Amino acid sequence: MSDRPAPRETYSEAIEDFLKAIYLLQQEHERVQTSTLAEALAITAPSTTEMAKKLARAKLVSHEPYRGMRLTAAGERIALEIVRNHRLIELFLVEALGYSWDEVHEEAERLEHAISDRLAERIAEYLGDPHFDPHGDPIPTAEGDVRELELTPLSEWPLHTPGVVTRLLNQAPDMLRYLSEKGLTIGAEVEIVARDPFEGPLTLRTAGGKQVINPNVARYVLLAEKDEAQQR
Amino acid sequence: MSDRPAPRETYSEAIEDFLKAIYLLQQEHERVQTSTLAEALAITAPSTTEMAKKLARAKLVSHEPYRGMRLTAAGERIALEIVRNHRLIELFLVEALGYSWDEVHEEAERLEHAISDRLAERIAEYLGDPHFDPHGDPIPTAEGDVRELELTPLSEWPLHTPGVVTRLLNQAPDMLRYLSEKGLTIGAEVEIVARDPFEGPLTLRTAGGKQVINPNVARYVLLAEKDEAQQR
DNA sequence: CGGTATCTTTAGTTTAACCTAAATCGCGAA
DNA sequence: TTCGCGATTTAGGTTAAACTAAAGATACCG
Ligand SMILES: [Mn+2]
Ligand SMILES: [Mn+2]
Ligand SMILES: [Mn+2]
Ligand SMILES: [Mn+2]
Repeated sequence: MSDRPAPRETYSEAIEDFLKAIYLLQQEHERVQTSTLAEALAITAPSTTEMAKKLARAKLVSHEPYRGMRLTAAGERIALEIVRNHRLIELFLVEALGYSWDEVHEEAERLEHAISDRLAERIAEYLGDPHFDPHGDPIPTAEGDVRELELTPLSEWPLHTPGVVTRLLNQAPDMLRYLSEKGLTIGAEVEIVARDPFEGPLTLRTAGGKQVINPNVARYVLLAEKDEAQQR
Repeated sequence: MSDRPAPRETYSEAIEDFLKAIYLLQQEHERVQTSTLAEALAITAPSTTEMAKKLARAKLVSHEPYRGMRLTAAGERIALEIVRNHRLIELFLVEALGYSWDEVHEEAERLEHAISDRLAERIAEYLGDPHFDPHGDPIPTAEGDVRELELTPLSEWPLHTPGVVTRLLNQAPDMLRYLSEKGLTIGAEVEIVARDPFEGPLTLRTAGGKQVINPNVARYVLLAEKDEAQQR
């Protein structure tokens, strides 16, 4: 009738989100600090320490008290599976169900824990084993391989040089909608026509015409050269 | 005066499964007993009593100690939403992702709690607002309306009278595979050619030829007359 | 080199959802 | 009409995941 299924994995949603958050923060910081992780998970520092100790006991994380933590190989394997699920779901919602790219994140945040390995593979198959999600984030393979591209933030892109928007690091819905309005969507071609001094605004040419944008925002927009962008 | 419905509370997976199980058992029993429900949920009777008391306090269930419980209108509304999600997901997995009907239940058991209202509606739209899931179970509308058809178990169907398989009450994967082998899938035409006495086997004619089947199993197979079955 | 601000951990609590063991209820049979 | 048995509830305990308050460590600055 409605007997609950045996959990596919032995790990709780809390643990999965914890490991995933460490994985994502490790892209930026060599060691992940308690406070950074607490902030990312919207929980308190003591809760974070407690979970870190528990996962260290389980050998999913290596935690050196007072100086942060890193995933072990076992922890990374789990994190990559959740990241894969998340990004596959985001793309599936866009491709199969007409979601727009600014609506998918929250839905994926829950579904990433609820789908079976089998469903993840069916979705991947449906999508033709994609390598990138709707925000340009790379989708790890089922075996846990990811290739992070070497991309350059729009804020540091050279003047008068056409580039292609390839990845967006800030995925808050209002940020994504704002970037859409400026013509900065994945695959869009863009060129910087002027850069003001003192952290001043950038002037861009996009398909939608001339745009002005703050370099703090441009930091989130990663570009590739036109020919590099082809081979995605 | 915009009377937008108050943002509905969100209930735990345990509560949602509890309400759903009561709903399903109410189809059979006027009042749902503690032990029946405990068995359906694979939890102990004390855990069941405790949850019943909690949901009675929340006015989702009316619980008369020692003599079972029923859903209130509020509880039924939630149960129907979960049942709708479950059945939409089952059908979606079959229609969009090539699952077979014996594989979908367990997946839906988790996903039913993880999808948003918006995703449920997108899935319904994708499927063309369907009224029945892959097992012939009716899918409640978003407003909470269900129409249960009046169907007859194969075990009680008259001899030499063609009928159409319309719903399957037992959805264990091995049962569903067994019924498939016997040619008893949704929409299949069937006729009883002999019925042995003393609860003996039924002899059937299906598209796959002559079949013999135990009446205990035939009880789960619900039939409609050929013309009734046309109107879905 | 010491003082202090900030970050981190420890200690102790809470809540949800389960459990086992024991007490209690209700109903049918004697 | 009472007895006893099965069903149900009560009592008390456990675990996971959060919290606040307080203690401890690190690092930076003068
Ligand atoms: Mn998540
Ligand atoms: Mn993404
Ligand atoms: Mn469920
Ligand atoms: Mn079903």
